[in-house]
Amino acid sequence: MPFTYEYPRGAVTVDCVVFGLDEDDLKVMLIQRNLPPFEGKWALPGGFVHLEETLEEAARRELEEETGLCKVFLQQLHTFGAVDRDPRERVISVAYYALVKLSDHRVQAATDARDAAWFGVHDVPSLAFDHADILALALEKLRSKLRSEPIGFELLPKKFTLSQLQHLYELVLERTLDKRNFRKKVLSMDLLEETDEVEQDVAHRAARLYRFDERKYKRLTKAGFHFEL
Amino acid sequence: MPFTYEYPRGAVTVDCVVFGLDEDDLKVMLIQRNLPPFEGKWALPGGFVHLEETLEEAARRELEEETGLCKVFLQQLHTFGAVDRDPRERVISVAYYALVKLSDHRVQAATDARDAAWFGVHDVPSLAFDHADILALALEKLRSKLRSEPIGFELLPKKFTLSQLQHLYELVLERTLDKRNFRKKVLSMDLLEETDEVEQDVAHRAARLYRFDERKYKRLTKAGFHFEL
DNA sequence: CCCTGTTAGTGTCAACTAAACACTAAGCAT
DNA sequence: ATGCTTAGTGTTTAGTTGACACTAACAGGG
Repeated sequence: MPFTYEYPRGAVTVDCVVFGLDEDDLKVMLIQRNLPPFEGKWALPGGFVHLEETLEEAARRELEEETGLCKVFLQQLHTFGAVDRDPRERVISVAYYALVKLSDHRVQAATDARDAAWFGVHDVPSLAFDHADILALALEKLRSKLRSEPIGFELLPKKFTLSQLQHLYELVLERTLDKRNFRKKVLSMDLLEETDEVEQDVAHRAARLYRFDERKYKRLTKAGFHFEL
Repeated sequence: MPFTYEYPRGAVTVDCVVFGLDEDDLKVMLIQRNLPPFEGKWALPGGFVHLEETLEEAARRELEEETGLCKVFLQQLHTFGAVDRDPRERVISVAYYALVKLSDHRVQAATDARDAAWFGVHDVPSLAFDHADILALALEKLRSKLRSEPIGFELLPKKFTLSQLQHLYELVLERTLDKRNFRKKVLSMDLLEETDEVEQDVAHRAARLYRFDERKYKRLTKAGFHFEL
Protein backbone atom coordinates (compact mmCIF):
# COMPACT_ATOMS: atom_id res chain seq x y z
CA MET A 1 0.00 0.00 0.00
CA PRO A 2 2.40 2.62 -1.21
CA PHE A 3 0.06 5.63 -1.38
CA THR A 4 0.81 7.79 1.60
CA TYR A 5 -0.09 11.41 2.26
CA GLU A 6 0.64 14.06 4.83
CA TYR A 7 -3.06 14.66 5.53
CA PRO A 8 -5.95 12.22 5.41
CA ARG A 9 -7.87 12.17 2.15
CA GLY A 10 -11.38 11.26 1.23
CA ALA A 11 -12.30 9.41 -1.90
CA VAL A 12 -14.05 10.89 -4.92
CA THR A 13 -16.69 9.06 -6.90
CA VAL A 14 -19.06 9.84 -9.75
CA ASP A 15 -22.69 8.76 -9.84
CA CYS A 16 -24.94 8.90 -12.85
CA VAL A 17 -28.67 9.41 -13.07
CA VAL A 18 -29.54 7.91 -16.43
CA PHE A 19 -32.95 8.84 -17.78
CA GLY A 20 -34.71 7.02 -20.59
CA LEU A 21 -38.11 7.38 -22.11
CA ASP A 22 -40.62 4.62 -22.44
CA GLU A 23 -44.00 4.66 -24.16
CA ASP A 24 -45.62 5.52 -20.89
CA ASP A 25 -42.99 6.45 -18.37
CA LEU A 26 -39.83 8.35 -17.67
CA LYS A 27 -37.37 5.69 -16.52
CA VAL A 28 -34.16 5.75 -14.56
CA MET A 29 -31.46 3.10 -14.74
CA LEU A 30 -30.43 1.47 -11.49
CA ILE A 31 -27.99 -1.27 -10.62
CA GLN A 32 -28.19 -3.73 -7.82
CA ARG A 33 -25.14 -3.68 -5.59
CA ASN A 34 -23.32 -6.97 -5.11
CA LEU A 35 -20.86 -5.68 -2.55
CA PRO A 36 -21.20 -4.06 0.85
CA PRO A 37 -22.16 -1.53 1.94
CA PHE A 38 -25.81 -1.70 0.97
CA GLU A 39 -25.28 -5.10 -0.63
CA GLY A 40 -28.36 -6.13 -2.57
CA LYS A 41 -29.76 -2.59 -2.59
CA TRP A 42 -30.41 -0.66 -5.75
CA ALA A 43 -28.17 2.30 -6.49
CA LEU A 44 -27.18 4.72 -9.20
CA PRO A 45 -24.39 3.49 -11.44
CA GLY A 46 -21.07 5.04 -10.50
CA GLY A 47 -17.68 4.46 -8.99
CA PHE A 48 -14.32 5.88 -8.06
CA VAL A 49 -12.60 8.53 -10.10
CA HIS A 50 -9.16 7.51 -11.29
CA LEU A 51 -6.29 9.95 -11.06
CA GLU A 52 -5.62 10.06 -14.78
CA GLU A 53 -9.17 10.75 -15.96
CA THR A 54 -11.44 13.77 -15.77
CA LEU A 55 -14.72 13.61 -13.91
CA GLU A 56 -16.72 13.28 -17.09
CA GLU A 57 -14.42 10.53 -18.35
CA ALA A 58 -14.92 8.69 -15.08
CA ALA A 59 -18.68 8.98 -15.41
CA ARG A 60 -18.62 7.65 -18.97
CA ARG A 61 -16.30 4.81 -18.04
CA GLU A 62 -18.44 3.72 -15.11
CA LEU A 63 -21.55 4.00 -17.21
CA GLU A 64 -20.13 1.76 -19.88
CA GLU A 65 -18.72 -0.74 -17.38
CA GLU A 66 -21.88 -1.04 -15.37
CA THR A 67 -24.63 -0.59 -17.92
CA GLY A 68 -23.07 -0.89 -21.36
CA LEU A 69 -24.20 2.61 -22.28
CA CYS A 70 -21.85 4.79 -24.25
CA LYS A 71 -21.90 8.08 -26.14
CA VAL A 72 -24.84 9.36 -24.17
CA PHE A 73 -25.75 12.95 -23.40
CA LEU A 74 -24.11 13.69 -20.06
CA GLN A 75 -24.03 16.79 -17.89
CA GLN A 76 -22.76 17.51 -14.43
CA LEU A 77 -25.49 17.94 -11.86
CA HIS A 78 -24.11 18.67 -8.39
CA THR A 79 -21.46 17.46 -5.99
CA PHE A 80 -22.61 15.77 -2.82
CA GLY A 81 -20.35 16.06 0.16
CA ALA A 82 -22.21 15.20 3.36
CA VAL A 83 -19.64 13.88 5.78
CA ASP A 84 -21.29 10.55 6.43
CA ARG A 85 -22.99 9.87 3.14
CA ASP A 86 -20.88 6.73 2.81
CA PRO A 87 -20.68 4.57 5.95
CA ARG A 88 -17.16 3.33 5.17
CA GLU A 89 -15.31 6.61 4.97
CA ARG A 90 -15.48 10.12 3.61
CA VAL A 91 -16.59 9.99 0.00
CA ILE A 92 -17.43 13.00 -2.11
CA SER A 93 -19.54 12.22 -5.12
CA VAL A 94 -19.87 14.24 -8.28
CA ALA A 95 -23.28 13.47 -9.76
CA TYR A 96 -24.05 13.54 -13.47
CA TYR A 97 -27.28 13.04 -15.31
CA ALA A 98 -27.54 11.32 -18.64
CA LEU A 99 -30.25 11.12 -21.26
CA VAL A 100 -30.48 8.12 -23.54
CA LYS A 101 -32.66 7.06 -26.40
CA LEU A 102 -34.24 4.10 -24.70
CA SER A 103 -35.26 2.50 -27.99
CA ASP A 104 -31.57 2.17 -28.96
CA HIS A 105 -30.46 0.87 -25.59
CA ARG A 106 -33.21 -1.35 -24.35
CA VAL A 107 -31.15 -4.53 -24.59
CA GLN A 108 -27.97 -3.60 -22.79
CA ALA A 109 -29.62 -3.07 -19.43
CA ALA A 110 -27.97 -6.17 -17.97
CA THR A 111 -24.58 -6.24 -19.67
CA ASP A 112 -22.30 -6.26 -16.67
CA ALA A 113 -22.09 -8.79 -13.88
CA ARG A 114 -24.33 -6.62 -11.76
CA ASP A 115 -28.02 -6.52 -12.34
CA ALA A 116 -29.12 -3.37 -14.11
CA ALA A 117 -32.70 -2.36 -14.81
CA TRP A 118 -34.95 0.52 -15.75
CA PHE A 119 -37.42 1.81 -13.17
CA GLY A 120 -40.21 4.30 -13.63
CA VAL A 121 -39.15 7.45 -11.81
CA HIS A 122 -42.22 7.23 -9.62
CA ASP A 123 -41.66 3.60 -8.87
CA VAL A 124 -38.11 3.48 -7.58
CA PRO A 125 -37.11 1.16 -4.73
CA SER A 126 -35.29 2.38 -1.66
CA LEU A 127 -31.79 3.40 -2.74
CA ALA A 128 -28.31 3.08 -1.27
CA PHE A 129 -26.36 6.06 0.12
CA ASP A 130 -27.95 9.43 -0.57
CA HIS A 131 -28.92 8.35 -4.05
CA ALA A 132 -32.57 9.21 -3.50
CA ASP A 133 -31.52 12.84 -2.97
CA ILE A 134 -29.38 12.75 -6.08
CA LEU A 135 -32.25 11.34 -8.11
CA ALA A 136 -34.66 13.95 -6.78
CA LEU A 137 -32.31 16.76 -7.69
CA ALA A 138 -31.70 15.27 -11.12
CA LEU A 139 -35.41 15.14 -11.80
CA GLU A 140 -35.84 18.74 -10.75
CA LYS A 141 -32.96 19.80 -12.97
CA LEU A 142 -34.26 17.75 -15.88
CA ARG A 143 -37.62 19.48 -15.64
CA SER A 144 -36.15 22.93 -15.61
CA LYS A 145 -33.56 22.25 -18.32
CA LEU A 146 -36.15 20.66 -20.55
CA ARG A 147 -37.99 23.95 -20.65
CA SER A 148 -34.98 26.13 -21.32
CA GLU A 149 -32.81 23.97 -23.53
CA PRO A 150 -33.56 21.53 -26.33
CA ILE A 151 -32.29 18.48 -24.50
CA GLY A 152 -35.51 16.51 -24.74
CA PHE A 153 -34.50 15.30 -28.16
CA GLU A 154 -31.81 13.22 -26.48
CA LEU A 155 -34.57 11.03 -25.11
CA LEU A 156 -36.23 10.41 -28.48
CA PRO A 157 -35.08 8.52 -31.56
CA LYS A 158 -33.37 10.65 -34.23
CA LYS A 159 -36.62 10.89 -36.14
CA PHE A 160 -39.75 11.42 -34.12
CA THR A 161 -43.29 12.65 -34.41
CA LEU A 162 -44.58 15.82 -32.84
CA SER A 163 -46.90 13.72 -30.74
CA GLN A 164 -43.96 11.82 -29.30
CA LEU A 165 -42.27 15.09 -28.47
CA GLN A 166 -45.38 16.46 -26.81
CA HIS A 167 -45.83 13.22 -24.91
CA LEU A 168 -42.28 13.49 -23.61
CA TYR A 169 -42.91 16.98 -22.31
CA GLU A 170 -46.16 15.92 -20.71
CA LEU A 171 -44.53 12.97 -18.98
CA VAL A 172 -41.58 14.89 -17.62
CA LEU A 173 -43.39 18.07 -16.70
CA GLU A 174 -46.37 16.13 -15.38
CA ARG A 175 -49.04 18.25 -16.99
CA THR A 176 -51.03 18.14 -20.15
CA LEU A 177 -50.30 20.51 -23.01
CA ASP A 178 -52.57 21.79 -25.72
CA LYS A 179 -51.79 20.05 -28.97
CA ARG A 180 -52.26 23.01 -31.27
CA ASN A 181 -50.39 25.46 -29.09
CA PHE A 182 -47.55 23.00 -28.56
CA ARG A 183 -47.10 22.34 -32.26
CA LYS A 184 -47.37 26.02 -33.10
CA LYS A 185 -44.68 26.93 -30.57
CA VAL A 186 -42.30 24.13 -31.42
CA LEU A 187 -42.53 24.68 -35.15
CA SER A 188 -42.25 28.46 -34.83
CA MET A 189 -38.77 28.05 -33.36
CA ASP A 190 -37.76 26.61 -36.68
CA LEU A 191 -35.47 24.00 -35.16
CA LEU A 192 -37.21 20.93 -36.53
CA GLU A 193 -36.53 19.64 -39.99
CA GLU A 194 -39.50 17.93 -41.57
CA THR A 195 -38.50 14.63 -43.15
CA ASP A 196 -40.48 13.03 -45.97
CA GLU A 197 -41.10 9.95 -43.88
CA VAL A 198 -43.98 8.97 -41.67
CA GLU A 199 -44.12 6.57 -38.77
CA GLN A 200 -44.64 2.88 -39.60
CA ASP A 201 -46.90 0.10 -38.35
CA VAL A 202 -49.52 2.14 -36.61
CA ALA A 203 -53.20 1.30 -36.71
CA HIS A 204 -54.25 4.85 -37.56
CA ARG A 205 -53.15 7.78 -39.64
CA ALA A 206 -49.33 7.82 -39.65
CA ALA A 207 -47.66 10.96 -38.35
CA ARG A 208 -44.89 12.82 -40.12
CA LEU A 209 -41.37 12.34 -38.74
CA TYR A 210 -39.19 15.30 -37.79
CA ARG A 211 -35.53 15.66 -36.98
CA PHE A 212 -33.94 18.15 -34.55
CA ASP A 213 -31.55 20.45 -36.37
CA GLU A 214 -28.69 20.84 -33.92
CA ARG A 215 -26.55 22.96 -36.28
CA LYS A 216 -29.30 25.46 -36.69
CA TYR A 217 -29.86 25.56 -32.95
CA LYS A 218 -26.20 26.34 -32.31
CA ARG A 219 -26.23 29.02 -34.96
CA LEU A 220 -29.34 30.67 -33.55
CA THR A 221 -28.00 30.44 -30.01
CA LYS A 222 -24.87 32.35 -30.96
CA ALA A 223 -27.13 35.00 -32.44
CA GLY A 224 -28.91 35.45 -29.12
CA PHE A 225 -31.81 33.06 -29.57
CA HIS A 226 -33.14 31.44 -26.43
CA PHE A 227 -35.04 28.14 -26.45
CA GLU A 228 -38.12 28.12 -24.25
CA LEU A 229 -41.03 25.72 -24.06
CA MET B 1 2.91 10.58 7.37
CA PRO B 2 0.45 8.05 8.62
CA PHE B 3 -2.28 8.35 5.98
CA THR B 4 -1.93 5.44 3.64
CA TYR B 5 -4.39 4.08 1.11
CA GLU B 6 -4.66 1.11 -1.22
CA TYR B 7 -5.15 3.33 -4.26
CA PRO B 8 -3.73 6.76 -5.03
CA ARG B 9 -6.02 9.65 -4.12
CA GLY B 10 -6.35 13.15 -5.38
CA ALA B 11 -7.06 16.10 -3.16
CA VAL B 12 -10.34 17.99 -3.01
CA THR B 13 -10.55 21.75 -2.65
CA VAL B 14 -13.25 24.40 -2.69
CA ASP B 15 -12.94 27.72 -4.49
CA CYS B 16 -15.26 30.67 -4.05
CA VAL B 17 -16.24 33.33 -6.52
CA VAL B 18 -17.35 36.18 -4.28
CA PHE B 19 -19.34 38.90 -6.01
CA GLY B 20 -19.96 42.32 -4.55
CA LEU B 21 -21.62 45.40 -5.91
CA ASP B 22 -20.02 48.79 -6.08
CA GLU B 23 -21.56 52.08 -7.18
CA ASP B 24 -20.32 51.48 -10.66
CA ASP B 25 -19.12 47.94 -11.00
CA LEU B 26 -19.74 44.33 -10.25
CA LYS B 27 -16.69 43.25 -8.28
CA VAL B 28 -15.08 39.94 -7.49
CA MET B 29 -12.87 39.25 -4.51
CA LEU B 30 -9.41 37.85 -5.23
CA ILE B 31 -6.49 36.97 -3.04
CA GLN B 32 -2.85 37.11 -3.90
CA ARG B 33 -1.08 33.82 -3.40
CA ASN B 34 1.95 33.83 -1.12
CA LEU B 35 2.90 30.22 -1.72
CA PRO B 36 3.83 28.24 -4.81
CA PRO B 37 2.49 27.25 -7.20
CA PHE B 38 1.51 30.53 -8.87
CA GLU B 39 3.16 32.48 -6.03
CA GLY B 40 2.30 36.15 -6.31
CA LYS B 41 -0.58 35.49 -8.72
CA TRP B 42 -4.15 36.41 -7.95
CA ALA B 43 -6.59 33.58 -7.34
CA LEU B 44 -10.03 32.82 -6.01
CA PRO B 45 -10.18 32.28 -2.27
CA GLY B 46 -10.34 28.59 -1.43
CA GLY B 47 -8.52 25.63 0.04
CA PHE B 48 -8.58 22.00 0.97
CA VAL B 49 -11.68 20.27 2.23
CA HIS B 50 -11.24 18.66 5.63
CA LEU B 51 -12.58 15.20 6.29
CA GLU B 52 -14.96 16.25 9.02
CA GLU B 53 -16.68 19.12 7.21
CA THR B 54 -19.13 19.29 4.33
CA LEU B 55 -18.24 21.06 1.12
CA GLU B 56 -20.26 24.10 2.02
CA GLU B 57 -18.70 24.24 5.47
CA ALA B 58 -15.28 24.11 3.87
CA ALA B 59 -16.18 26.96 1.55
CA ARG B 60 -17.44 29.10 4.43
CA ARG B 61 -14.39 28.33 6.54
CA GLU B 62 -11.95 29.24 3.79
CA LEU B 63 -13.90 32.37 3.01
CA GLU B 64 -13.72 33.52 6.58
CA GLU B 65 -10.06 32.58 6.97
CA GLU B 66 -8.93 34.28 3.80
CA THR B 67 -11.23 37.23 3.47
CA GLY B 68 -13.01 37.68 6.79
CA LEU B 69 -16.40 37.23 5.16
CA CYS B 70 -19.02 35.22 6.97
CA LYS B 71 -22.72 34.49 6.72
CA VAL B 72 -22.81 35.23 3.04
CA PHE B 73 -25.17 33.86 0.43
CA LEU B 74 -23.39 30.81 -0.99
CA GLN B 75 -24.35 28.30 -3.67
CA GLN B 76 -22.53 25.51 -5.37
CA LEU B 77 -21.55 26.25 -8.94
CA HIS B 78 -19.74 23.35 -10.58
CA THR B 79 -16.94 20.89 -9.90
CA PHE B 80 -13.77 21.23 -11.91
CA GLY B 81 -11.82 18.07 -12.51
CA ALA B 82 -9.36 18.53 -15.36
CA VAL B 83 -6.47 16.17 -14.69
CA ASP B 84 -3.72 18.79 -14.74
CA ARG B 85 -5.54 21.83 -13.44
CA ASP B 86 -3.10 21.90 -10.52
CA PRO B 87 0.57 21.43 -11.46
CA ARG B 88 1.43 19.71 -8.17
CA GLU B 89 -0.94 16.78 -8.27
CA ARG B 90 -4.49 15.79 -9.01
CA VAL B 91 -6.83 18.25 -7.37
CA ILE B 92 -10.57 18.32 -7.86
CA SER B 93 -12.15 21.60 -6.96
CA VAL B 94 -15.76 22.24 -6.03
CA ALA B 95 -16.54 25.83 -6.94
CA TYR B 96 -19.06 28.00 -5.09
CA TYR B 97 -20.26 31.48 -5.77
CA ALA B 98 -21.12 33.96 -3.07
CA LEU B 99 -22.97 37.24 -3.03
CA VAL B 100 -22.18 39.86 -0.42
CA LYS B 101 -23.47 43.27 0.46
CA LEU B 102 -20.32 45.17 -0.36
CA SER B 103 -21.31 48.13 1.77
CA ASP B 104 -21.23 45.93 4.89
CA HIS B 105 -17.97 44.25 4.02
CA ARG B 106 -15.82 46.89 2.43
CA VAL B 107 -13.32 46.95 5.27
CA GLN B 108 -12.50 43.32 5.72
CA ALA B 109 -10.97 42.88 2.31
CA ALA B 110 -7.46 42.51 3.75
CA THR B 111 -8.08 40.72 7.03
CA ASP B 112 -5.88 37.69 6.60
CA ALA B 113 -2.15 37.54 6.05
CA ARG B 114 -2.73 37.28 2.34
CA ASP B 115 -3.62 40.30 0.32
CA ALA B 116 -7.27 40.34 -0.63
CA ALA B 117 -8.91 42.87 -2.90
CA TRP B 118 -11.97 43.58 -4.99
CA PHE B 119 -11.61 43.73 -8.77
CA GLY B 120 -14.14 44.83 -11.34
CA VAL B 121 -15.23 41.70 -13.16
CA HIS B 122 -14.07 43.20 -16.44
CA ASP B 123 -10.76 44.21 -14.99
CA VAL B 124 -9.41 41.02 -13.50
CA PRO B 125 -5.71 40.16 -13.65
CA SER B 126 -4.44 36.85 -14.99
CA LEU B 127 -5.48 34.17 -12.51
CA ALA B 128 -3.87 31.06 -11.08
CA PHE B 129 -4.98 27.52 -11.99
CA ASP B 130 -8.20 27.38 -14.03
CA HIS B 131 -9.72 30.16 -11.97
CA ALA B 132 -10.46 32.26 -15.02
CA ASP B 133 -12.76 29.46 -16.25
CA ILE B 134 -14.41 29.24 -12.87
CA LEU B 135 -14.99 32.97 -12.79
CA ALA B 136 -16.42 32.96 -16.32
CA LEU B 137 -18.86 30.19 -15.45
CA ALA B 138 -19.84 31.94 -12.23
CA LEU B 139 -20.63 35.13 -14.10
CA GLU B 140 -22.75 33.24 -16.60
CA LYS B 141 -24.62 31.52 -13.80
CA LEU B 142 -25.09 34.74 -11.89
CA ARG B 143 -26.64 36.36 -14.94
CA SER B 144 -29.08 33.57 -15.51
CA LYS B 145 -29.96 33.12 -11.83
CA LEU B 146 -30.49 36.81 -11.38
CA ARG B 147 -33.28 36.68 -13.90
CA SER B 148 -35.02 33.63 -12.50
CA GLU B 149 -34.51 33.98 -8.76
CA PRO B 150 -34.53 36.93 -6.42
CA ILE B 151 -30.87 36.65 -5.46
CA GLY B 152 -29.94 40.17 -6.50
CA PHE B 153 -31.06 41.46 -3.14
CA GLU B 154 -28.08 39.67 -1.60
CA LEU B 155 -25.87 42.24 -3.29
CA LEU B 156 -27.73 45.25 -1.92
CA PRO B 157 -28.10 46.63 1.59
CA LYS B 158 -31.20 45.48 3.47
CA LYS B 159 -32.99 48.67 2.51
CA PHE B 160 -32.46 49.90 -1.01
CA THR B 161 -34.02 52.14 -3.59
CA LEU B 162 -35.61 50.93 -6.78
CA SER B 163 -32.94 52.79 -8.70
CA GLN B 164 -30.23 50.82 -6.93
CA LEU B 165 -32.01 47.61 -7.81
CA GLN B 166 -32.37 48.60 -11.44
CA HIS B 167 -28.76 49.68 -11.53
CA LEU B 168 -27.72 46.26 -10.23
CA TYR B 169 -29.64 44.52 -12.97
CA GLU B 170 -28.20 46.81 -15.60
CA LEU B 171 -24.65 46.23 -14.40
CA VAL B 172 -24.90 42.46 -14.22
CA LEU B 173 -26.96 41.91 -17.34
CA GLU B 174 -25.00 44.55 -19.22
CA ARG B 175 -27.94 46.25 -20.81
CA THR B 176 -30.11 49.21 -20.02
CA LEU B 177 -33.64 48.76 -18.75
CA ASP B 178 -36.61 51.05 -19.02
CA LYS B 179 -37.24 52.72 -15.68
CA ARG B 180 -41.01 52.66 -15.78
CA ASN B 181 -41.28 49.12 -17.06
CA PHE B 182 -38.74 47.91 -14.54
CA ARG B 183 -40.51 49.47 -11.58
CA LYS B 184 -43.89 48.29 -12.78
CA LYS B 185 -42.69 44.71 -13.11
CA VAL B 186 -40.80 44.59 -9.84
CA LEU B 187 -43.60 46.13 -7.83
CA SER B 188 -46.24 43.97 -9.49
CA MET B 189 -44.58 40.87 -8.05
CA ASP B 190 -45.47 42.22 -4.65
CA LEU B 191 -42.22 41.06 -3.04
CA LEU B 192 -40.98 44.45 -1.94
CA GLU B 193 -42.10 46.07 1.25
CA GLU B 194 -42.15 49.84 1.12
CA THR B 195 -40.50 51.36 4.19
CA ASP B 196 -41.29 54.86 5.39
CA GLU B 197 -37.69 55.90 5.02
CA VAL B 198 -35.89 57.60 2.19
CA GLU B 199 -32.21 57.61 1.30
CA GLN B 200 -30.01 60.10 3.10
CA ASP B 201 -27.33 62.58 2.09
CA VAL B 202 -28.07 62.87 -1.58
CA ALA B 203 -27.90 66.12 -3.47
CA HIS B 204 -31.26 65.64 -5.12
CA ARG B 205 -34.70 64.31 -4.37
CA ALA B 206 -34.31 61.36 -1.98
CA ALA B 207 -35.70 58.01 -3.12
CA ARG B 208 -37.92 55.78 -1.05
CA LEU B 209 -36.29 52.72 0.53
CA TYR B 210 -37.70 49.23 0.05
CA ARG B 211 -37.03 45.90 1.68
CA PHE B 212 -37.20 42.44 0.07
CA ASP B 213 -39.82 40.30 1.77
CA GLU B 214 -38.23 36.86 1.86
CA ARG B 215 -41.08 35.26 3.80
CA LYS B 216 -43.59 36.34 1.23
CA TYR B 217 -41.35 35.06 -1.56
CA LYS B 218 -41.10 31.64 0.03
CA ARG B 219 -44.83 31.54 0.56
CA LEU B 220 -45.57 32.48 -3.04
CA THR B 221 -42.98 30.04 -4.35
CA LYS B 222 -44.66 27.16 -2.58
CA ALA B 223 -47.90 28.25 -4.22
CA GLY B 224 -46.35 27.92 -7.66
CA PHE B 225 -45.15 31.48 -8.20
CA HIS B 226 -42.08 31.91 -10.35
CA PHE B 227 -39.82 34.95 -10.13
CA GLU B 228 -38.77 36.37 -13.49
CA LEU B 229 -37.16 39.64 -14.43
C1' DC C 1 -66.34 -2.03 -49.37
C1' DC C 2 -68.18 0.30 -45.73
C1' DC C 3 -68.09 1.40 -41.13
C1' DT C 4 -65.59 2.21 -36.90
C1' DG C 5 -61.82 3.46 -34.13
C1' DT C 6 -57.84 6.03 -33.47
C1' DT C 7 -54.58 9.58 -33.96
C1' DA C 8 -52.89 13.51 -37.21
C1' DG C 9 -53.30 17.89 -38.38
C1' DT C 10 -55.11 22.68 -38.63
C1' DG C 11 -56.93 28.53 -37.25
C1' DT C 12 -59.19 32.12 -34.64
C1' DC C 13 -60.20 35.04 -31.02
C1' DA C 14 -59.61 36.97 -26.45
C1' DA C 15 -56.70 38.04 -22.62
C1' DC C 16 -52.52 39.16 -21.13
C1' DT C 17 -47.74 40.70 -21.29
C1' DA C 18 -43.94 43.36 -22.96
C1' DA C 19 -41.96 47.46 -24.95
C1' DA C 20 -41.72 52.13 -26.25
C1' DC C 21 -42.07 56.60 -24.80
C1' DA C 22 -41.76 62.17 -21.80
C1' DC C 23 -42.98 64.93 -18.45
C1' DT C 24 -43.59 66.84 -13.52
C1' DA C 25 -41.98 66.60 -8.53
C1' DA C 26 -38.71 67.09 -4.99
C1' DG C 27 -34.69 68.42 -2.89
C1' DC C 28 -29.99 70.41 -2.62
C1' DA C 29 -26.46 73.76 -4.06
C1' DT C 30 -25.28 78.11 -5.59
C1' DA D 1 -34.72 82.37 -7.10
C1' DT D 2 -32.48 79.47 -10.29
C1' DG D 3 -30.44 75.45 -11.90
C1' DC D 4 -29.09 70.76 -11.47
C1' DT D 5 -30.05 66.08 -10.58
C1' DT D 6 -32.65 62.11 -9.74
C1' DA D 7 -37.51 60.35 -8.27
C1' DG D 8 -41.66 59.06 -9.67
C1' DT D 9 -45.65 58.23 -12.68
C1' DG D 10 -49.59 56.02 -17.48
C1' DT D 11 -50.86 55.12 -21.86
C1' DT D 12 -50.63 53.05 -26.20
C1' DT D 13 -49.16 49.47 -29.30
C1' DA D 14 -47.35 45.16 -30.62
C1' DG D 15 -46.58 40.62 -29.58
C1' DT D 16 -47.43 36.42 -27.04
C1' DT D 17 -50.03 33.05 -24.73
C1' DG D 18 -53.98 30.21 -23.90
C1' DA D 19 -58.47 28.38 -24.79
C1' DC D 20 -61.04 25.90 -27.84
C1' DA D 21 -63.39 21.82 -32.03
C1' DC D 22 -63.49 19.96 -36.17
C1' DT D 23 -61.90 17.34 -40.54
C1' DA D 24 -58.34 14.07 -42.63
C1' DA D 25 -56.04 9.81 -43.03
C1' DC D 26 -55.35 5.18 -42.28
C1' DA D 27 -56.06 0.26 -40.54
C1' DG D 28 -58.90 -3.37 -39.20
C1' DG D 29 -63.11 -5.94 -38.81
C1' DG D 30 -67.58 -7.07 -40.34
